[in-house]
Amino acid sequence: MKSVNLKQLAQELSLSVSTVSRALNDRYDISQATKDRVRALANQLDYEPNPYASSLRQNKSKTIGVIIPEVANHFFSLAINGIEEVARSNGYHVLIYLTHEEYQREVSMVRLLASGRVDGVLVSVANNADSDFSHLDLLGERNIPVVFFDRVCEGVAAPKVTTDDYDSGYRATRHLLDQGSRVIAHLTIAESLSISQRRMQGYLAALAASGIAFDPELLLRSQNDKVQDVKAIQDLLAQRPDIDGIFATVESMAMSSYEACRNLGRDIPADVKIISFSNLEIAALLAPALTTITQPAYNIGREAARILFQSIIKNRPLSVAQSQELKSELVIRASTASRSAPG
Amino acid sequence: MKSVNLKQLAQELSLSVSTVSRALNDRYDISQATKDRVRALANQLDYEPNPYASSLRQNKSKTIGVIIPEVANHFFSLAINGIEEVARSNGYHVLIYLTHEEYQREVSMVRLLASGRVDGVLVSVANNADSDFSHLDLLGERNIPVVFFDRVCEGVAAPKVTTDDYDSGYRATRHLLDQGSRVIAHLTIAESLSISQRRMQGYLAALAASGIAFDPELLLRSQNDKVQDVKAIQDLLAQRPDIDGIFATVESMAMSSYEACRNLGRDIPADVKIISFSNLEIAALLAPALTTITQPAYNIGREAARILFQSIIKNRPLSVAQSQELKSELVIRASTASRSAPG
DNA sequence: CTGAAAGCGCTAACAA
DNA sequence: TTGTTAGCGCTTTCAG
Repeated sequence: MKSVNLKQLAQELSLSVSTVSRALNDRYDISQATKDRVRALANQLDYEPNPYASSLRQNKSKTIGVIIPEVANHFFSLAINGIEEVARSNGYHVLIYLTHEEYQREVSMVRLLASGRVDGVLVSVANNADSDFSHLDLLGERNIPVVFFDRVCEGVAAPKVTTDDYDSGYRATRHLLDQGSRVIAHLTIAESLSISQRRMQGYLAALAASGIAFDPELLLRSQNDKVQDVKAIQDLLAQRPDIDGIFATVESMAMSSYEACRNLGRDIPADVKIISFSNLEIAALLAPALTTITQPAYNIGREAARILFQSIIKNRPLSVAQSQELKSELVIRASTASRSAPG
Repeated sequence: MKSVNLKQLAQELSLSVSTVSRALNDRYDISQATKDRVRALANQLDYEPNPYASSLRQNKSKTIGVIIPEVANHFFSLAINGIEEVARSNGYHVLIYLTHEEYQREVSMVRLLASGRVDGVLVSVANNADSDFSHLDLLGERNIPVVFFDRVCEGVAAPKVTTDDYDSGYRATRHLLDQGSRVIAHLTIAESLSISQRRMQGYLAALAASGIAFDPELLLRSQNDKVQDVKAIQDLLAQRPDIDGIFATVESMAMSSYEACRNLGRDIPADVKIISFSNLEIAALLAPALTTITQPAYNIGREAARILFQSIIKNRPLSVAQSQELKSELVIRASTASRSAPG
């Protein structure tokens, strides 16, 4: 059974197509009686308007696109929750695209979305982007509003929803120092990402404030591969047995650090204290419980979507000035305990 | 700058719209010279075809819909990974809908998709569905192929991708018994879900095989709320201090059990052994490491999507016979250790 | 090999 | 208050 269309409804009711259309859209110029008749039949026949016909006609899709590196990561899945919630309450649909941190995929996904398929785009960029973000300009040229969240692109003139990454980096490092760490490794993803840079600047500032010189040997970048990361961290810890603190700017590196420490027989927190950016709900159930900088992931998604919809609904261009910075939370647990480990 | 359309390309090239269309679609009846000319200009102007115009004309959307309870759950996010991968490689787009376990949302989402917005749907049903799945029949009536995964609906004639839930339930319970548990609580989500039923039947069969009578007091259903679940589990453990094993059919209940045990000062595994269905990567890093039944979540998503695309691409109806059952893996860790806890 | 023309289902002027 | 008509951008007969 093919689905019903307006023409069939019109025929059945001996009305014109446009009357039926307007009745269903609850326009003021249609009598209540007609509206009732039309809606009754539409319900009875399970009429659903063809969304592509309306999109074509009205030149809007009631759809937004979300481009993220991956979904199997608590930060992004919480953010999607927030995004989906806002989209749904606005009657919008959500197309999802996963770059798997591959720049080329990001480029082609953006191109796909520049076709009018979506009315707006939310992006958190891939970590090995070439720092060439010209693909994102295409959306601007086509007047498709874009909002960045978390992994933003400084070079593009669009609102950005981020967290207080510099402060968080500072506080995380400060916390390790307060707990007695002196040689603190910094584990990160692509240094090209502005959030990585800010977290690192916070780290550097906290070190400087304590009169500790920065040692570039203590820097380690994720390879986007669990096994390699564990190996790299082990190598680092073996080469530099004086390391007594680890600041991971991404959750996966903290988990890899746990494994590396276990493999090497290093005790957390006695030998090495660990703090990490993380949205793991069960950080408290780890052995030992992980001290985290927790980003308000759900709210980040929600705010980014809200800003986007302000533009979509009021048809107003977005400006960088609408950017928001939310606060992350430092949650202290056993992995950074100074003496005996509680919890 | 508005985006370019076929007409503008045609004008610029002094060709007809249809020629340009056919050139871009690489049809055999267009000369290579023309194709080259057309493609050069299209590239230069960043031409992207309006997807809604093609969808309307061809009556296909190059889009699939995915309806799941939530995304902040490792099982579902891995499944989405698999789905997205298959969709992308087929040139398809993925619309995502989260029910948050609410039946009414599921109903309205299915209705939305019955409009021709998608060429196929993948569903994992909400846990508090009324066992009334008539909303899903609408898709069948509209000839929109559906494949269920994991949380399937037995009543609907569509392929289903599941795991060996009965066996897994049996093995999980058997494992607890082997490790010395005798009074095993069974924590689950909605009993109306067929996967819950199968897991439970496995549990019952394993008990029976050991000559242990089933005690309905040991059954606990999740309230979809962390705080309430922890409370309920604590109450259960307090009321039945003889409980020495917990079989959680969902990850969240295992995490709640960890908290409940910690709150009550019960040692895992000395006092209570815990096993759970779970896709947590870091199960091994918990305190104690969690013994799991791990479902091949990525493959479930991939297989479900593959089956769906078989139907979409060949335009062939799906049959229940295309259902697949994949195997889950029992990963033994410290939470079910019989004496002193390793790892 | 290319062009003209119809039409997918819907909405929005404009008429009546 | 309702009907007529044109057209969104594309694909696809059918002619040439």
